[in-house]
Amino acid sequence: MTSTEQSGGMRPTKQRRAVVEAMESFADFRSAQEIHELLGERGEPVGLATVYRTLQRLADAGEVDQLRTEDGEAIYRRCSETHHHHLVCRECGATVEVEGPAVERWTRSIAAEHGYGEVSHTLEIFGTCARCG
Amino acid sequence: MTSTEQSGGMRPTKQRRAVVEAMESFADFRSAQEIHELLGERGEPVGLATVYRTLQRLADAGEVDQLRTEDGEAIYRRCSETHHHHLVCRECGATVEVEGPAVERWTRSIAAEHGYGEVSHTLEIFGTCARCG
DNA sequence: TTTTTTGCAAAAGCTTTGCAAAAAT
DNA sequence: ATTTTTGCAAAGCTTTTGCAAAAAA
Repeated sequence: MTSTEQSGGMRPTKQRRAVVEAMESFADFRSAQEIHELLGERGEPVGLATVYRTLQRLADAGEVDQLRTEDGEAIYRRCSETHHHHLVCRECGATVEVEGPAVERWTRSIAAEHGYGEVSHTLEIFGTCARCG
Repeated sequence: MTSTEQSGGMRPTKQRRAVVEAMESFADFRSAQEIHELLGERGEPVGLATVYRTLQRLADAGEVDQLRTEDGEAIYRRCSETHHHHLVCRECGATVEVEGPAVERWTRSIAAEHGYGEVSHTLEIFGTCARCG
């Protein structure tokens, strides 16, 4: 199992490989448009619509994390192996991954308490990092 | 201090009052367009642009909570007094407010651990409520 | 050959902005 | 008289979609 492997019914096209490889070339969150631009600079241009379609499928397949910025733009990042949350610097965007087993447990019990099932959650922490603060 | 009071340099216009009052007529999150429509039905039509501008200012002033749906749409709700989180039904949108002092403490300590200051966070829990599940 | 994917351009949807008229100070 | 706010229509943006050509199975 290589890291560029894809799941399900996706045909391994040049474009899809390019997007997946691009996703592995950075560790923070990028917008679809930024990724599209990056691909162009790399000399592997992929149509913007294709970038959107590919990222959406990768997100559905759980192969990339998808977030929304405060102004509603979708941003994507390759997944790490375990479920975790993000500590993001408001100024420079520096991201730290944090795990929170306690939070996982808490959300599940709160949900159960109110009769909710199939629980998922999103938790993002914002702050000013040491360099920017 | 009445509940329709406004802060800072906002002039108390008919439209602004209408938006603030509309916000107090429901307890869940609504989009700007829904609020605009609601105002029309109430017989107090307010221009869509004005609704957007007003909601933005109220959000900046901390008088309403602003969230993003999964597809990037901004939704608004009047603030309750205390900081809390939301347990939202994926199917019908039913919302329960939950408090989590433990979470507050945890996020602050995680952030401090990484040298981040001025911490804020967002936590939303999604699930299927008893009626929909 | 049949099915999926691409790329382009057009459309969609939410949100913002320019500007002159109206309202508040 | 000044300054802010409104409403409309016109952009602006990100994202989605239709469709014919290209690629994969």
